[in-house]
Amino acid sequence: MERSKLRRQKANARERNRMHDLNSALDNLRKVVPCYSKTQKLSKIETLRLAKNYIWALSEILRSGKRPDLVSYVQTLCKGLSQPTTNLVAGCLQLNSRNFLTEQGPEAGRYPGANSSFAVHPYAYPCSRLSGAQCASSTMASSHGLRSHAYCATYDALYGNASPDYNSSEYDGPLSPPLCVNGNFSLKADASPDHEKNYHYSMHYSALPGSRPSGPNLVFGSSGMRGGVHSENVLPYEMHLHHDRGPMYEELNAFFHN
DNA sequence: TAGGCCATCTGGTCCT
DNA sequence: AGGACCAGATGGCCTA
Repeated sequence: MERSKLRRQKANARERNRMHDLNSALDNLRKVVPCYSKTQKLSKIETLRLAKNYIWALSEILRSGKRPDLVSYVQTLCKGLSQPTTNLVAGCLQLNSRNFLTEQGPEAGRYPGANSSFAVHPYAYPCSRLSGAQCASSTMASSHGLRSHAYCATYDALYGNASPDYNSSEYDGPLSPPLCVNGNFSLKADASPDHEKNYHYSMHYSALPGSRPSGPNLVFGSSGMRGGVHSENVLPYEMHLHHDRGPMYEELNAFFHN
C-alpha cells in the first residue's frame, strides 16, 4: 500500500511538471501571437486558435506577396475565435480606432496599439514596422505597466543600435515568426530525409547564433531572449524557404478551411 | 447562479 | 517497472 501510494505521488508530481511545461510553452506562444497582455491572458484554446490563424495569415501574405487590407487581415486572425477574443484582437489592432482610420495618412507606418492596453507586435500588421523613434514610444508603454514587445532591444542585441531598414526587402528577420506551411518544423539536429523531401517549406532551428539575415536565410530570436518563462539563451533560427509550392498549398487550404 | 477556464488527481495505455 | 501521455473527474476561481 505504501509503495503504491508513493508511486502515485511521484506520478502526480510528474504530471504536474508536465502540465507546467505545457503551460510555459503556451505562455511563450501567447507572446508571439499578435495580441499579448500579462494582465488579461488569452485562454489556452483561444491562444491556439489565434496562433493558427496568425500563421495562416502570414503564409497568405508571403504567398500573395501583397499587403492585405487591415479588415480582412483582422477577419483572418479572428476566424473561429470567441466574441470576447475577437473584440480583444480587433481592439489590439485598433480596428475601430482613429489610428486605423488614419492609417493611410501621415501616421501610416506607426504600428497601432502602442498606446492601447495590449501590446501589438510590430509585425502584427505588415505595414506596421517600427522606426527607431517608434521603438522608443513602444518602450514607454512598458513603463505604464504594459508589455511592449522587446524586438527593438532584441534587434539591438543582435545587430547593434542601427535601426534596420524596414522597407528593405532584405529585412524581414527578427520581427517575423517562423513560417512552416505544412505545419511541421524540422530540427536541424534530427531532420530526416523523409521530412525534407516532402516539405515545401521547412524550418531549421539552429542552436548557434546566426549572422545578420541576408537573402532567403532569416535569423530571429526565440521568446527566451525576451525574458520569457524559460531562461534559455538566444536561439536564432534559420529559415529555409523552398521555392517549389503548389499542391501543398492546396492541401493547406483544405486543412485550414476544414 | 451558471458557465468558462484552470489546476490537479487519477487510472489507463503505450513504450523503453 | 517506470516514465510519458492522455482523457475523465473534481473542485476552485472568476465573471456576466
